[in-house]
Amino acid sequence: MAPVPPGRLKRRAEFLRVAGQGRKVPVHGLVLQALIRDDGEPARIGFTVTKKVGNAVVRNRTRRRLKEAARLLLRAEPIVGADIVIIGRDSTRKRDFLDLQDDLRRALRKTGVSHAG
RNA sequence: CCAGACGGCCGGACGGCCGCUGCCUGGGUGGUAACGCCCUGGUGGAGGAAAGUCCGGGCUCCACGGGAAUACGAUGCCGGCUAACGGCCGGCGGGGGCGACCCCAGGGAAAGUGCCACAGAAAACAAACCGCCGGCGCGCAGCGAUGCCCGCAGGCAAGGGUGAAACGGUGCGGCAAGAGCGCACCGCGCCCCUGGUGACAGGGGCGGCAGGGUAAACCCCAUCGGGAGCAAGACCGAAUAGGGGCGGCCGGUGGAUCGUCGUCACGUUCGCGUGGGGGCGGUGCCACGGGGGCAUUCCCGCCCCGCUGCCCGGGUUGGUCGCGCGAGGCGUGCAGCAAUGCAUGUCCCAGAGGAAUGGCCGUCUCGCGUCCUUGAAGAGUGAUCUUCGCGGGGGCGGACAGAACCCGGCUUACAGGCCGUCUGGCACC
RNA sequence: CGGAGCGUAGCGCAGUCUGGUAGCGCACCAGUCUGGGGGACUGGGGGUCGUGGGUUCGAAUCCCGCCGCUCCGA
Repeated sequence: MAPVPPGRLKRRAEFLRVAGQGRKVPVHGLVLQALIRDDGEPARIGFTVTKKVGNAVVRNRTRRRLKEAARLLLRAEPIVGADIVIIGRDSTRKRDFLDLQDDLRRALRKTGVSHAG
């Protein structure tokens, strides 16, 4: 069975639900919010980069690095039954990419999400 | 060579691995539906400002019979360009710079109103603080000429002083002192001539000077302006709830209402109209009864108020269109000082939607900045110290900034660099 | 996308329309009253008026361009 790619969180209500009911784990390069659904369905992921981080160019670059890190990590180690929100911060842009991936892996482990298979 | 002015342009290059998205081609597949999804191959994929959202348009919807006026807002030397503009080009006038050039909201102050603090006598129909001048009267000094003090009624506005600004400026004459009182030049106003499409410029004549500034104060004049914005707007539209129409079934009482048939009163154009009360019938509008549900029975409590079949429209989540051939880019020629226009050839060149155009790495480039190292230079007898103009090597940095319907401008931000024209200075021939 | 407003002393606000002197409260400093503190009274210091131009004799004020912040509507 091929690994199902994660879906996306898009609506404001979904973000608020994860922020209100999920766990929050800050690490060096990012802040992770996760809500365990425990239903076996594929994970859904959303990204937040606020205006405080910088102008549009900086925000775009921050979000793209987070997207790429999440894509590579979830392709290698897929997770199920969770809604995940990744929040970019000022250090996300300058963090070494391998370290950033490591940050994300550590944060996911702390939230206790379950891997597929 | 140094310093500077103006105009135009670029905004790192190449490659590897893994991805995103539009279109085309071929194959597979999902959903009740509107519509999608997956895979192979090919191909396209941010900017000069995409930014700020300050103007002008296209496009779409709304409003509107035409015109004029008023109000409000914007613009404001002249001519041209443009779809249009508050934009651009070329001129004029004023200001700045040795110069190349740069800057200017630059109509009207003899239509009216307001304001001009402080200072100053006076801040706008003029007036007179100190002052200048002669006359008259009294006094003092002197032999006298005359001078001085005080007072009175006058003449004057040159000088002093205040101010950002004081009712033309400079000079000569003139006068008791003065004054456009007279003259010359400058300024100003009016008229005429010449050149120019025009702003305006040049010349001549007349006037003795009238009219301080402020309109980015109110205002006057001229010109322009309907409003909203792609979340405009159009189409499709599952499920649930709700709305409307038609038909079938059940339905006890009262009220309400509708239809119909008598009756009474009043009015009458004798057709009838208005009002009161009554009989019959219809209606799930209201109340009660009643019915149904909460496993069943009784009591209590709570909830629901027609059931069912077919059809119709509105509309939420959502989906599709609008949405990429255009005031289009590039090249050439012609007209024009130019903005720009015309002709012709050629090209098709981003279309996302929690929002694609990327992530990571390598090589090269850089004449820029910074740091290290080596060399170098200088100081010292020396250990060593100082410096970075020059040579070699290495590390880090390398701007401003991300399309959101499209186009023309404006404004603002920007590392570094390239090209062209021109100005001033120095040196050499 | 459209609209409105704000920026003045460390803080909160006047002054802007109608241009000439920047003021009020709290806070701060000094003195007096008190044995000391608190408190009261008296006196005092402190402001590129967000920023860059322009108009004017003169700008916090009028006009234009930027910067930052807040709010409202779709």
